[in-house]
Parts: sequence; structure tokens; C-alpha cells
Amino acid sequence: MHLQKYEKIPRATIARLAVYVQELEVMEQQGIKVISSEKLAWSCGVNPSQIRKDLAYFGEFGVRGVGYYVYELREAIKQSLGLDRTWNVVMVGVGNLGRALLRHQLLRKRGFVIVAAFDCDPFKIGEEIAGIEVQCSSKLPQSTIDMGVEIGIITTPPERAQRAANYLIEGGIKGIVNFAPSRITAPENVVVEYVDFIHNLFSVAFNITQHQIKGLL
Amino acid sequence: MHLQKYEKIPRATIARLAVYVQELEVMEQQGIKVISSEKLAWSCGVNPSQIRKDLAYFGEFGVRGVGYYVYELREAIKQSLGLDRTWNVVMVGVGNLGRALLRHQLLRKRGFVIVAAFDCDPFKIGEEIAGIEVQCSSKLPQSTIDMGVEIGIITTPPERAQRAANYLIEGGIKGIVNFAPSRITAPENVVVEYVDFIHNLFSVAFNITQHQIKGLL
DNA sequence: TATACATTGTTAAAAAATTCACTATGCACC
DNA sequence: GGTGCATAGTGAATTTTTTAACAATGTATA
Ligand SMILES: NC(=O)c1ccc[n+]([C@@H]2O[C@H](COP(=O)([O-])OP(=O)(O)OC[C@H]3O[C@@H](n4cnc5c(N)ncnc54)[C@H](O)[C@@H]3O)[C@@H](O)[C@H]2O)c1
Ligand SMILES: NC(=O)c1ccc[n+]([C@@H]2O[C@H](COP(=O)([O-])OP(=O)(O)OC[C@H]3O[C@@H](n4cnc5c(N)ncnc54)[C@H](O)[C@@H]3O)[C@@H](O)[C@H]2O)c1
Repeated sequence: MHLQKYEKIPRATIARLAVYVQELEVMEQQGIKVISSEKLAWSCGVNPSQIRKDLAYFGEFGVRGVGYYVYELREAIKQSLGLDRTWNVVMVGVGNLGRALLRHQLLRKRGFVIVAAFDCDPFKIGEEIAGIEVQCSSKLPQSTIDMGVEIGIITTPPERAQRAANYLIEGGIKGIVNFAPSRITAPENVVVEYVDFIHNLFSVAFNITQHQIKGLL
Repeated sequence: MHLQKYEKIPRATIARLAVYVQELEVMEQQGIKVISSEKLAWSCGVNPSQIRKDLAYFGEFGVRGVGYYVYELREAIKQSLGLDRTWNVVMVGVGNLGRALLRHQLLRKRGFVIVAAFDCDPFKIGEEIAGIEVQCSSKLPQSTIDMGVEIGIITTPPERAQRAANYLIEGGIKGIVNFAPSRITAPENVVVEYVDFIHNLFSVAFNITQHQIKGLL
């Protein structure tokens, strides 16, 4: 298998690859062994060329005239994305959302292991959720250094997100996923990703309105 | 103010407008009255032209030589997106994530009011969370019709998402936000949006790996 | 072994999105 | 009222992403 071409890979490609992995897993469970780009595209809601193109950034994984072997393709994609390993993750802010994420099974299944959780609320410190004991945020930087944690999840209120980020950065973290609806600043070498599903609600609301307007025309 | 031009609006624009609203709110709280596209761009992490272009889809909201009045712009964007009203929302699947969302304050603040929640687990039916009583899913279609609900949120396990969607569709819903990691099929006139933050973790992991590879070169 | 067939990998074309560069215009100050 | 300045709005240029088209190639079959 050839190495990843040195070419910038579109963000959108990464997101789609994640979807492909998802759907391939479902197919695997259904006992499907081989799949064509066309069928996979169909179930992922994208164009077949798109799939082939996305995969081409990383190598050749298919067999012409046949398609892709489901298991192999899934493994190949995971490897391409750097997911053929586990990533240690810490969480800052154990509120409603933080708890839900701590209890979420799929994270571990996908290779993201939450190894520690931090909060600044004395009432929450010491509590155990899904086998993780909540610790005082002040311990964060040292802990992440000690445990070699690479990814931090922020689930504090928005006005505390920057502070949480600072702790993480101090702790030598390499990437942050921020669930709080606020922008944070971090050094260049720290990867920051924002999650905000209000966007999706906005989008749905907007599209419903548009549909209705179009309906009137 | 002129009407929205009849032109297809990029999905990405909608997502960015949501970010602008967010940042404008923060600025408003800080007492900032006027903002230039350049400064707003800076705090939203985008290009100033991008902001002006995004806004141009909907009208002219600024004052040349001055900038945008923060309050007015925020209102204008919300109106453009169809968010100058409240939207009734129902939730299907009251597990870890469903609970977190029910307790989430920001949804209501942004105009999305969860008016009912449904689950199929008899142990959960009757429970009250954040003032909402969990009802049996079988009541869903009739309830949504009766209450004139337009948006449904799916937070069931992935293998149940399609069933949940079917209930919603039967209930005459116009848009669905699916938090379960599985594709669903719905009629053309129903807007479907997928939320999956595993994508963001994938993306962070991938980018960390890339950074490291680049570092070695 | 040759032939037909299916489906990939890849190149080219098209479409979409972003950024740039400039024009128009409102405000402040003289 | 005129002048200078700042910044929005906009059309053109650029870049990126998606889609289409097709050549390359592995498999099955006779
Ligand atoms: N609840 C949801 O479903 C939901 C959905 C989308 C986004 N969000 C966002 O996620 C964030 C968390 O939401 P939530 O509902 O869990 O809020 P929450 O108030 O329940 O939890 C926030 C937690 O962060 C802790 N905290 C505050 N400052 C901290 C600090 N400096 N260090 C460590 N911990 C700190 C608090 O003690 C609290 O436990 C918010 O920004 C919210 O907007 C939540
Ligand atoms: N927990 C998280 O933080 C998190 C994060 C991202 C995505 N998700 C996804 O969100 C979904 C829910 O996650 P969760 O952790 O809350 O799971 P969960 O198991 O805690 O909750 C699922 C709920 O759905 C109910 N349910 C099942 N089938 C139903 C049906 N047909 N009609 C109505 N209700 C039904 C169950 O009774 C249960 O209460 C899953 O698909 C999960 O992958 C969860």
C-alpha cells in the first residue's frame, strides 16, 4: 500500500471518511463482505466519485471490477486517519453534557478513552461517573503531562472555556474539542475544533422556512 | 431593507451566521455598540470579506465608513434565518444525551422550545426532566400533530433512529436533527440534519497526526 | 487463453466557495 | 458645504471542492 500523498486533504473529506467508517461497520454487522463505491455512496448520501476521490488521498483500497472489501476498507480508513490506536482524552467541566459524554460508549469504541475529568465545583469533585472520578481543575496541567494526554474536551460554560483551554495548553495538550459556544485562542501547534449543534438547529429551521417560501412560489 | 435575493445560500454560510450571532451577543454583553467586519471576522476566525459576502445574501445591514450596529445586525441575522420566532421541538429518546439536551438552557434562549419528550422504555415514561414529562413514543405522532410541532430531535440508539424518524414523519414534522450515528431516510419535504461529534474527534486526531508528520519533515 | 463485464483510480470539467481588489457611500471635521 | 477617511458592498479572480467521464485492470466464464 502506498503512503499518503503529500497533498492537503479537505476538512470535508475527513468528516465524510468518518461517515464511511460508520456505514461500513453497519454493513459488516449485516454480514456484507464487499461493497461498491456506488452502493456505499448511496447509503452515505454522497456521490460515488466523491468516495473514490476521498479514498484516493490515502491510497488504493479497492479491487477493480469488484469493489471494496468492507473490513479492509474500514481498517484502511481508520489507519489513514490515525485511528488505529487509542487516544487519551481528558474532560474539563462535568455538567449535564460532560456527564452524557462520560457515559457515552461509542467514544471508547472509536478509540477515544477519557482518562480523567475535571471540574472546579467542590460539590462535584470526588464524584464518580462511568468509573471516572471527578478531580479539581487545578490538578489538570500536571495530570495531563503525567498521563501523556493528547486531547482535551471542554464542556464548561462558554465564559469559562478560555480558562479551561489555558489549563489544557499548560498541560501540553495537542488538540481541543470545544463544546462551549465561544471561540478560544490557542497556540498554532494546538488543534482546535468547535462543536455546536445549535448550528444544526439553525440550519433546520432555516431550511424549513426556505421550503415553505419555495412552496409558495 | 431589501428582501433576500433568490439565490442558493451555501450551507457553510448558515453555520457561520450562527457563529456571528454568538459573537455579536458576547460583544453586546461587553457593551460594544458598533463593529467592523474586520473585527468581527477576527473574533469569529474568518475572513472579513466572507462576513460581508455572507450578509449580502440577505441584505445590507451595515453603514459604510462605520461598520455594523451590533444589536441591529444580530436581529437582522436572526430574522434572515427565520429565528425571529420560537420553534416547537420534540425529542425522541431520553437517555444520557437526551437528558443533557432537555436541561440545556441555550436551546430555549435561541428560540427552540422542547415541548415534549418521548421514550419507549416503560421505566422512563412518567419521569419529569427539566419540567418535561417523558411520554410513551406511541403517543408521538398524534401529539406532534396536536401541538403543531415542526422540529424533531432524535437521541435514540442508532438502530432505532429510523423508527423514531418514522414516528416523527407520521406526526407531520418538517425537520429532524439526528444525533444518532446512522443515516435515516425521509421524504423530500422533510429537512434532515445529522449531528455527530465523533467527526470532530476524528478531525482533531487526524490533524494532530498530520502536525506531527509535518514536524518531522 | 481470450473475451466480456464490472468497478476502481484518475484526469478533466464543472460548480461552488472564498478571497481579493476596488467602488460607493456615510460620517466627522474643517 | 467640501474634504478626507473609514469601511461596507460587490464584481472579478482565485482557489477549492465536487462531479463527470473514461482509461486501467481484476475477475469470471467459456
Ligand atoms: N447540555 C447540553 O446539552 C449542551 C448542548 C450543547 C452545548 N452545551 C454547552 O456545553 C457546555 C456545558 O453545558 P452543560 O449543560 O453541561 O452546563 P453545566 O452548567 O451543567 O456544566 C458546566 C460544568 O462546568 C464546570 N465548570 C465551570 N467552570 C469551570 C472551570 N473553569 N474548570 C472546570 N470546570 C468548570 C461547572 O462546575 C459545571 O459542572 C456549555 O458551554 C453549553 O453551552 C451543552
Ligand atoms: N451520550 C452522549 O454523549 C452521546 C454523544 C453523541 C452521540 N450520542 C448518540 O445519541 C444517541 C443516544 O445516546 P445516549 O447516550 O443518550 O443513549 P441511551 O442509551 O442513554 O439513550 C437512548 C434512549 O433512547 C430510548 N429509545 C430506544 N429506542 C427508542 C424508540 N424507538 N423510541 C423512543 N425512545 C427509544 C431508550 O429507552 C433510551 O432511553 C445514541 O445514538 C448515541 O450514539 C450520544
